[in-house]
Amino acid sequence: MSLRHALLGLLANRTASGYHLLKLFERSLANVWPASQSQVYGELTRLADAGLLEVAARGPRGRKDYTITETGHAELLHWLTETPPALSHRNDALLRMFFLNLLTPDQSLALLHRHASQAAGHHAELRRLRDGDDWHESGKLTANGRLVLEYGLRLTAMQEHWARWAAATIATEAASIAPPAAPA
Amino acid sequence: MSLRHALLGLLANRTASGYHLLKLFERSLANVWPASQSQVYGELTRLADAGLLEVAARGPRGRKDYTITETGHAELLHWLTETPPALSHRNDALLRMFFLNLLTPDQSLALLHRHASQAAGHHAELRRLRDGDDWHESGKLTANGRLVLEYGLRLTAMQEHWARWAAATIATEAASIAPPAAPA
DNA sequence: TGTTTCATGTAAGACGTTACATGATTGG
DNA sequence: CCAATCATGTAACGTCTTACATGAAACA
Repeated sequence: MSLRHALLGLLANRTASGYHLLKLFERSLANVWPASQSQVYGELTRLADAGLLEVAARGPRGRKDYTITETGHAELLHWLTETPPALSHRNDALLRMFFLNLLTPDQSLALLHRHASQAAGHHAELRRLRDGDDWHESGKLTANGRLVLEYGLRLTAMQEHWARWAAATIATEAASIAPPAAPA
Repeated sequence: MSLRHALLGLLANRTASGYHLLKLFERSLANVWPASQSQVYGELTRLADAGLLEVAARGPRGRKDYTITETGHAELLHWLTETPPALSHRNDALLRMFFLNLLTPDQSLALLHRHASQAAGHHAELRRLRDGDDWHESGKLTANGRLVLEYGLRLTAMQEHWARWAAATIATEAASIAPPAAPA
């Protein structure tokens, strides 16, 4: 149930409409906790019904500006400090690695190289984000964002290195079993 | 829809019952693609209905031994080689980091230290697994398992280092704003 | 004989994705 | 006036978790 807490967290820093929150999800939370439009609107309604949020104002196009209530803030802090983070690590790319034995060495190497370059691409993207201009939010949230960004940089670097290492490992194994046409 | 492919992959390497597959999930896939009992049995029925699996034999307690069909094998290879891995990276622990500004520096540091030691614990567990005895499966799958295990080792090491770095960063920032009682 | 392990199935509900549907406001 | 953006809501469907339910075989 972390979506609720993501919403509470964003609203603890600023008042916002569902639409605004949606944009925040796309911009800053996309890589950590993505959420779709229907999910955000639905959850906001539920949070308001539960008294964790309130509609503080109404704007132009039926816009609702939500603010966090005291109850909501208490729930948020409880989540942050008292509950252990659930580690749900479903990893599609890694799952495939379990079944590399079903492929030829060539196919395995292709898979790993693709994985490495995807990680490298993602890494470059994050670096652009870090060095880019989009850092005009209010100070403290940006500091946190920087921490998370650094995590992303380290993760993608690790992934690329690992994929290259795994490819080298497989290449060596394959060579020792089926040596090339013209060995030394 | 990766659960289907996880099951197909396991059954491409060996024939197994739902119960056996469940044990394989607990042992080897737990950290990459966890699946519950009801999920496994349900998906097996669906896969058999779709013609990707067959019940090759029946055992003692109503046991069904599944084997992969040619169609299933084709689907598995297609997934492995043709479809791009979906990167769904919902990360509860990291989500919390976005909201550290809502906590006192002390609370933030506590959170990060907990995160670091959890990562360290997980790392140690994986190392025990690597150096332990449980490697008596048929050769090739173990080779893949080793690759994945190495990924886990690198990931958990990265997580620990990152958490320590983040804690140091926050501690420095906090000190520069509110210096200790007895400064130099 | 009784407990553990093997073995499968179903049902309710939470969570997530995709698509459909509608309309107001702004800006060119 | 037309397009893009702002703004919200709902419906269908798929996936995942938790819990309930049942019984056979092994083993001590």
